[in-house]
Amino acid sequence: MPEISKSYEPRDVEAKWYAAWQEAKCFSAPTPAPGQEHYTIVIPPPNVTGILHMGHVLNNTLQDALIRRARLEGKAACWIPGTDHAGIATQTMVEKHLKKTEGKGRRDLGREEFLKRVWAWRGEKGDHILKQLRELGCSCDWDRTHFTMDPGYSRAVLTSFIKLFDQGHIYRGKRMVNWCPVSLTALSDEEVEMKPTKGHIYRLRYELVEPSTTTDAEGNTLPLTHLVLETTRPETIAADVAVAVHPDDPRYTHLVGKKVWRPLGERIQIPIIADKAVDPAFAAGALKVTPAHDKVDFEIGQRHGLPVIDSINADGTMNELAGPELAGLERFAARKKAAEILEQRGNLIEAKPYENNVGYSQRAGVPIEPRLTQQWWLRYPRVEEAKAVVRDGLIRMHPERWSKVYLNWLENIQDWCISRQLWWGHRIPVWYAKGVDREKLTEADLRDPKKIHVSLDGPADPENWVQEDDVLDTWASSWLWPFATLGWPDAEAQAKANFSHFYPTTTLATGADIIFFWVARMIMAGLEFAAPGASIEQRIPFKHVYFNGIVRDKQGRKMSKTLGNSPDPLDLIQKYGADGLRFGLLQIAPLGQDVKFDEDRIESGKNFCNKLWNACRFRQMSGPMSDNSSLAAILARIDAKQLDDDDHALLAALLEVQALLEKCFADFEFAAATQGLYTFFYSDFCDWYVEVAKARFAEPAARDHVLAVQDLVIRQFLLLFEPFAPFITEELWSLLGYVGSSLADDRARVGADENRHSQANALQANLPRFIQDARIGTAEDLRGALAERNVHLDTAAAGRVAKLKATVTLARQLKADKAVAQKRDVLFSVVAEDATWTALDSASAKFTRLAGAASLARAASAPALPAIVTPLGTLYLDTGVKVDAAAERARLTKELEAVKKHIAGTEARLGNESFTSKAPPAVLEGARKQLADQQAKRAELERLLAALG
RNA sequence: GGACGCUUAGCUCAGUUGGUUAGAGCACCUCGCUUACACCGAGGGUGUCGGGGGUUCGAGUCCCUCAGCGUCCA
Repeated sequence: MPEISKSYEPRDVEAKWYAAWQEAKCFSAPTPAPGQEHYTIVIPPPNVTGILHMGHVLNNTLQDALIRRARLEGKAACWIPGTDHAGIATQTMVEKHLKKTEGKGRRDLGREEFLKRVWAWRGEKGDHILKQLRELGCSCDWDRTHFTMDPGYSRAVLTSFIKLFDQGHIYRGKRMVNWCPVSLTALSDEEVEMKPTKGHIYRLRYELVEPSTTTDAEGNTLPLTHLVLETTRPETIAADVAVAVHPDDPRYTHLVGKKVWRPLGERIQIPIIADKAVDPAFAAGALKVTPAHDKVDFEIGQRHGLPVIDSINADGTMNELAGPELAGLERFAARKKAAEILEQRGNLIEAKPYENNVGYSQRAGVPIEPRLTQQWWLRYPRVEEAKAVVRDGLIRMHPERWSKVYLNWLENIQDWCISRQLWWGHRIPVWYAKGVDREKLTEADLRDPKKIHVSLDGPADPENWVQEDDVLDTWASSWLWPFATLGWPDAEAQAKANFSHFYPTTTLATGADIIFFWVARMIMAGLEFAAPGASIEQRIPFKHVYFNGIVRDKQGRKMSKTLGNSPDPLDLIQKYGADGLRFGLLQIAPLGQDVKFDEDRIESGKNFCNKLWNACRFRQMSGPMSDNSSLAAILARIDAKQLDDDDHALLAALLEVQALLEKCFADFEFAAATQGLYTFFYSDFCDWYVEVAKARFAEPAARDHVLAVQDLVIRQFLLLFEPFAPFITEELWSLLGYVGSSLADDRARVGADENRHSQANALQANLPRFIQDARIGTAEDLRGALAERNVHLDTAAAGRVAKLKATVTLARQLKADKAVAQKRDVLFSVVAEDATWTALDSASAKFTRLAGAASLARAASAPALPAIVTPLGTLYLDTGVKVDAAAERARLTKELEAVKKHIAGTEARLGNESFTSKAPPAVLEGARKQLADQQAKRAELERLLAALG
C-alpha cells in the first residue's frame, strides 16, 4: 500500500488517471444489457475553433457529474461530444486573418480556395476545446466525437432540407430580412439583438403640392402648406414612395389622395395614403413610407401597391437612387449629410436627441439593415406537437419556468430564414436549370423538376445546372444534433451507434440564452425526423432540459474578452486542480440562477479536496488497511457489539446524505448536493467522528471496528463525491484499496460490457479497476446491507451525540473565556443528576479528549468555580486561578438575560389560547419542552449567580 | 409596453409543503504549528430577511402593492 503524501497534489494525479481511463476505454458507451436503463447526454457543441471559458466549465462539469453518477448507478451511460462549424463566426475569423496576413478578401480567392483555407484553419485551431475538456475531467465517449461538417453529419443536414422541401415546408421568397452589412448575409430574427440606441429624430416638412387648409382648436380655418413628420433615418428619404396617415385621423382625412413633394432625391410628387399601421399619436401623426428600408413600410407598400426603391447597397453604403449628394456615402455619414441638405433647403424643422430600439447583428455588433432579398424560408414542422410535449411534461424543463418562455415563443413563431450568404457551411442542395432567372421563380417553378433540382447528390447532368450559392444557417444543422450524432439518417450507422438504445437522450444541459436558437428547434426536429412513425415518447430528443446559469464576474457583469474579466479555466485548474474548480463552481451554481464567479470559492473547493486527502491519510496512519475490496468485505469487519452512539449517528448521517444526493440528482440541485457532501464530511465525519475515534483507539477491541466504520464511510463518500471530483476520488479509491465492487455487482454486470474489458477478465488479468466500476446503490440498499449484518441504526443516538457535542462546545467556550483554550490539562467537574452523569461518564474519554482536559469528575456539591450550564449538567472549570466574581457575574447575567427573553416569548405563545387550540400537537409539544428546558436553565443560572454572592 | 427572475450577515448565497432562538462558506477578531490536515484546529461578533399593507394562533416562506436591479420578448 503506497503511503499517502502530506498534501494533495492534483497535477500528476489528474494526468495519470485521465490517461488510464482512456487506455481502458472507461467512457465508451456500453451496449445496454436487457432491462438496463440508459443515460444519454449530447454535449452542446462548442464552436470548433473556440477556447474553453467559464461557461463551458460550468456546463460541462454539470454534464460530467450527471453522466458519472449514472455510471455509478449502473446505467448504460453515453455522453456524445463534438463541435459546431459555427458558420458566421468561423468564416469571419478566417476572413479577418486573410485580410491581415495576405491583404485579401474571400472573393479574391474564390469559393473553392477560400473553403480550403477555412478547413486548414479548422485543422490548425480546431478541437482545442475538446482537449481542454479532458483537462477538466470530462468523461465523454471520445470515439463518438462529431463535427457538424463531417461527411455523415452533412448528409444528415442535407437530407433534412430535402425532406422538408419535399413536404412543402421550405420555400423561397423575396422578403424583408435582417441584413448584416458587415457579414453580408441575411440573419434570422433570433440573431438580431434589440438595443436602445442614442441618435436623433428629425422633424421635417414635406410640402403639399396643392396648399390646403386646416382647422385649429378654436375652429378657425388656417392655411396648410406642408405636412410635418418625424424620422430617425433621413438618408432614406429618396426611397420614400408615399406619406401615410391614419384613416381616422381628422387632421388629415381631407388630404388623403393628395400629393407632397419628396424633399430628397429626384424632385417628384408622392401620394398621401391612409393606413391603419400609422400611429396617430406618434409625432405629428404622419409617416414617411420607405418600403425598401423598413418592415412596416414594406407591408404598407404591399397593401397599397407602391413601388420599392432600394437606395442602400449590401455593404451599407448608399447607391445612386439615394440621390447624387448621398450616393457612395456610408449609411451613417449619409444620415448626417441628408440632415444638412434638408436644413439648407428649409425642410428641417429641428433635430432632437432621441433614443430608440435598434436591431443589431448579434455577431458583428452593427445595426442590421432591413433589406428585401431572395431567401430560403422554413415553415417550422411539428409546432403543435412541440408545444404539447412540454405542456404535457414529456419534456421537463428545469427550472420549470422556462417552459413558459418556450411556449410563448412557439405561440408567436415566425418562419425561419435558413439561407445565409456565406461560404462556410452546408451549401443548399438546390440546383437551378441554366437560363432560369432565380429572381423570378414562382412557387410553382420551385416544384418544377425542369427548373429546379433538389437532391443529395445533385443532378445527373451537372453541366446543365447551377447550384444555389447560399449555405444553411448553422442552427439548421445543429438542430439535428441529438439524433444525427447517433447515425441518423443512415440505418447502418444508427445500428452501429446504438441509436435504438440511446435515443431519446436523457438530459440536455445548456444555457437559457439558446432556448430558441437550439432547444426549441431540436424538439421540432426530433419530433419530425428522429423516428418517423414512432410514438411521441420515442421521437422527443430529450426528457429533461437543465438550464444552467450564466457565469458572471463579481460585479455581475457577463464575462467577455473585451472586459478581460474572464479567468482562464486552465489557469484555475493549474492553481486549484480540476476537482477544486469543479466542486467550487458547483457550490455556487444554484438551479438556473446566474452564477457570480468568486475565486475564493474555487480555493475552498481545493481546500476541501485537501481535507478529504488528509482524512484518508489519517485513516491509513491509524491502523493497518484491511479488506476493502467490496462493500460486503467492509461490512463483515463491522462488529455490531462494538457499535456506540457515535457509530449510529454517523451511519445515520451517511444514509441521510446518500438519500439527499439521490434527491439532488433527480431535481438537478447541484449546489444543495455539494453543500450536503461538504457538511457531512467536515462536521459529521472529520470534526466529530474522527476525533472521538481517536479516544476509542485506546481500546484494541474497538479499534478494528472503528476503522471498518471509517472505511465504510470513506468508501461511500468517495462514491458520492466522484461525479463532482473524479480525479481525487479515483486516486484515493486506489490508494485505500477499494479495488473491487461486490460480487453481486459483478454478477449484475455480466454481459453489460461487450465494448470493453469484461469484469472477469479484469480480475484475471489484474487490470486496474476504477471507482466508476463500483455501484453506488441507494441509501435503502445500504440500510438493508447493514441490517443483514445485524446493524440496526438507533434513531435516538443522534440526539444523544448532539447533546454531548453541545456540552463539548460549551466546555471549550468556557475555556476560551478563561483564556485557557489551548491548555489540555485543566480539570472539569460536573454537577448532574444520576442519569445525565451516567451519559457523560460513559463518554468521559471522548469528552476530555475533545474538550482538552485532564479529567472530568462528578462534584458532590457546587464548587466555587467558573461554571456553564450544559445539556448534561452544570460544568465547572478549575484552572487553579482565583475566581473573578465580577467577571463571572457579568457572563452569567448576560446568559440569564438571553434565557429570560426566550422564556418570555415561549410563555406568551403558550399562553395564547388560539395557539394552543390550533397549532399541531408536535409544535405544541416542542414549545412546551423548550419552555421546560429553558426554565430549568434559568433556575440553574440564578442559583449560580446567588452562589457568587 | 408585456413576461420572468432577483433583493436574507461585510461579500457570495442556502432557507423544501408557513412552525423552536433565520443558517453555511468566505472575509474579519482572539487563541493555538495538541502525533491527519496552518490548504488546519478552537472560540467569537455581525441581520428592523428591500419598503408598506394583508391572510394566519404563527410569515423570510402565502396574497396585494411600491421601489431598485437584471434578463427575455415586442
